[in-house]
Amino acid sequence: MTVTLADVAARARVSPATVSRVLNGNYPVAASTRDRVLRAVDELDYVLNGPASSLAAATSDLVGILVNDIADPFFGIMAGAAQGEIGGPGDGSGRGGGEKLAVVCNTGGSPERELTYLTLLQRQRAAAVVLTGGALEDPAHQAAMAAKLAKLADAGTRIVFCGRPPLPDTDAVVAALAFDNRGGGRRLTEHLLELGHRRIGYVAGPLERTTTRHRLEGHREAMKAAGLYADEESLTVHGPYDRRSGYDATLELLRRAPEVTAVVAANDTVALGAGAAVREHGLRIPEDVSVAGFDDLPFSVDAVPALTTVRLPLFEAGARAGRLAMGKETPPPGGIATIEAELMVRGSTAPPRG
Amino acid sequence: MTVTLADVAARARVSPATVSRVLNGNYPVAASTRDRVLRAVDELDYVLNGPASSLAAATSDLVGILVNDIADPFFGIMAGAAQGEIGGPGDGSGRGGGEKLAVVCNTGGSPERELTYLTLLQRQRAAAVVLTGGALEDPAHQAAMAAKLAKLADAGTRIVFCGRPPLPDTDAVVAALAFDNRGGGRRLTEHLLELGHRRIGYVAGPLERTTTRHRLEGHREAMKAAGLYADEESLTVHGPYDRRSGYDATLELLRRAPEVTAVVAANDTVALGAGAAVREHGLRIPEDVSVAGFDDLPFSVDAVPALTTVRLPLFEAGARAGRLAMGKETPPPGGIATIEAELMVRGSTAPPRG
DNA sequence: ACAGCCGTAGCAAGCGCTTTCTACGAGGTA
DNA sequence: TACCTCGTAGAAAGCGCTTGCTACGGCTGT
Repeated sequence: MTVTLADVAARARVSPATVSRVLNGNYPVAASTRDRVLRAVDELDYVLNGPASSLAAATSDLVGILVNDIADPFFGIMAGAAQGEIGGPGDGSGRGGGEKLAVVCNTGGSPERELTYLTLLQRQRAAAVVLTGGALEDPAHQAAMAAKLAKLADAGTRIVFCGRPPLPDTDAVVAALAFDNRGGGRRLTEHLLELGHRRIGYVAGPLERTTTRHRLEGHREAMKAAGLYADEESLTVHGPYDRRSGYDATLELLRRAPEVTAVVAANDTVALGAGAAVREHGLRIPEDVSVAGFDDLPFSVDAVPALTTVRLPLFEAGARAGRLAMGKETPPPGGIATIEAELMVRGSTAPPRG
Repeated sequence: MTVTLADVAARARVSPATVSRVLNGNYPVAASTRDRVLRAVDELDYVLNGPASSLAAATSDLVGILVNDIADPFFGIMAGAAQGEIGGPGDGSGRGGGEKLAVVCNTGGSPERELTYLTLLQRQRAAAVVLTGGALEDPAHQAAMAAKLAKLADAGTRIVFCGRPPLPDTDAVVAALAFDNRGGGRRLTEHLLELGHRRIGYVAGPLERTTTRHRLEGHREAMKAAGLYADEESLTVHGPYDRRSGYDATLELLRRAPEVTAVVAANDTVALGAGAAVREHGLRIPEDVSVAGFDDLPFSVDAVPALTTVRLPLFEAGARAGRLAMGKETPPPGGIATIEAELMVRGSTAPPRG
């Protein structure tokens, strides 16, 4: 049937132990012996039995990357960057060193699925887990997550957050890279205020998500600082982080408050839908209404007009998370790093009419 | 340390064998016994040891989904849909039935990484593998892939292609869902020809990819049918499937052949870059130059003007691939199904000037 | 020249689960 | 009443690998 370690050992005329040591390279083996083993491996086309290996060694080379929405480039970029750092030495090398299996798991934003995936990864004795994107703020879920992560960490799994605020009271997490969503949101709204806008609509993300809350808080901080704290509620509409939601919410917003001169969207994808709604309403961007997004996804610069947004270094953050997960980089002091967000002013924002 | 099956067995006052059978639900166990076991599992917070289980059972619940570029929604949508069908029953259910670990692996379009991932999945004795997107046409790589897939299939792994043409001489693949890229490409160009365009630039994808070739062949079929077979080469520029490449290639194209009245892009992302280049060149879309894409990604309808493109049912195809991988759906006759592409005419194409 | 080392390789005991085969009591049947 | 069958549970043999420990030459040091 399938080729086993013993078969390779027989062919190379050594013991199984020696073959194992050659393959793992964690024990001195004479060069001539090594060659003989390697040749046998090639000739027999041997592939290590992962489960057996993981069982005996009590560790596996699986690394899980959890994302909220795999169809969203926001997550795809981070996941791809992380995977690049984890999946073996560069490319091609093949046999040899730290060939980890970096895999991404799509929770679809569902807390149950998030926990399910963590359990599944725990089953597999994953070497590390990277959690990307904002967290749900439901206390029950947070407690369940903390417990699950503690158990994972206990079993030796390295846990890294990427674009997610640190969990309180947990040292299970090796490192947390948090985006400065609040600061970015504040600067974006400040930019709009400087242009002269006073009535600013906000198409927010789903409730109970840290990302949503932080961006919104940044916006309100800026508004408050400008003495514009009234009407906050009526100019905010919540919805999922997708194009459709941006469209619907903006239509609703324009109906409810026709006097708005600017619309800030929860992210670039939402901003795209918002822009469509604005135009469909017979208004021009940015002459009649300014539109702004968040994230600076690749398509945002090609929107017409180009989207003013807040740039998040997604690739860099993902890569760093990958390195942290692999233990290739020392964690930031306190295990927490804040990643700056940069305002990108482009054509979709301009001073209001009049 | 960690809780084992034996611990649960002791607590439930049964043998390990019984606990295993309760957990797998593949053997009659008295209801009262089952309850006792389940309670013990809960109380001890037991999590099955995946490697041990896979080793003993000679199968695992890992399902791999290979994608060329995880940051591209084209793949994200398919992968997400497939993962949705594979990752357990709906959501939440938790304990019990077919909880598979559906994971996506990002090859970045590199043939080496593609093979590496397959080896890694083979190591893990994956239950199934879904390969998405076009294949590389390099004969050496194709042979290597065929050999690897045969070995995987031999070991009991179900293999499904999604958006990839079937491999010749291989029955390792359970089912191949191929997009009708050629037909879609042909209809798109026919649409342009009907509008009156005669000089049509083509910003193609990377060479040696089936997707690239098929779309281009469809385009040329249409051109040829209209008696426009000259200049094919000079009006075609190749590049990667990304925004930047579309931008650069289009600039090059406009320089080389200023008389073109339409630009067809390899896909929507490339079309976005192409559109930017056209505008930067001082030309209007669609008045001066028509622009068209392929795939109909979510953002395409929000482009300004809305992008004429070819719709591929990515979500449906991904979901179907997931079901086929799980054996929840019977493969199409011959293991091959062609998935239709639908022309979506929108604002970015119009008759040429004059 | 002999003890002690170092460099290599083998032995064998698991790792935690699955599964075949066996065991045993309770009903059903003759 | 004796025999079978059915339903349920346990015993135990691995699954293929890793690794602590032991073994065995050839060198070095005195």
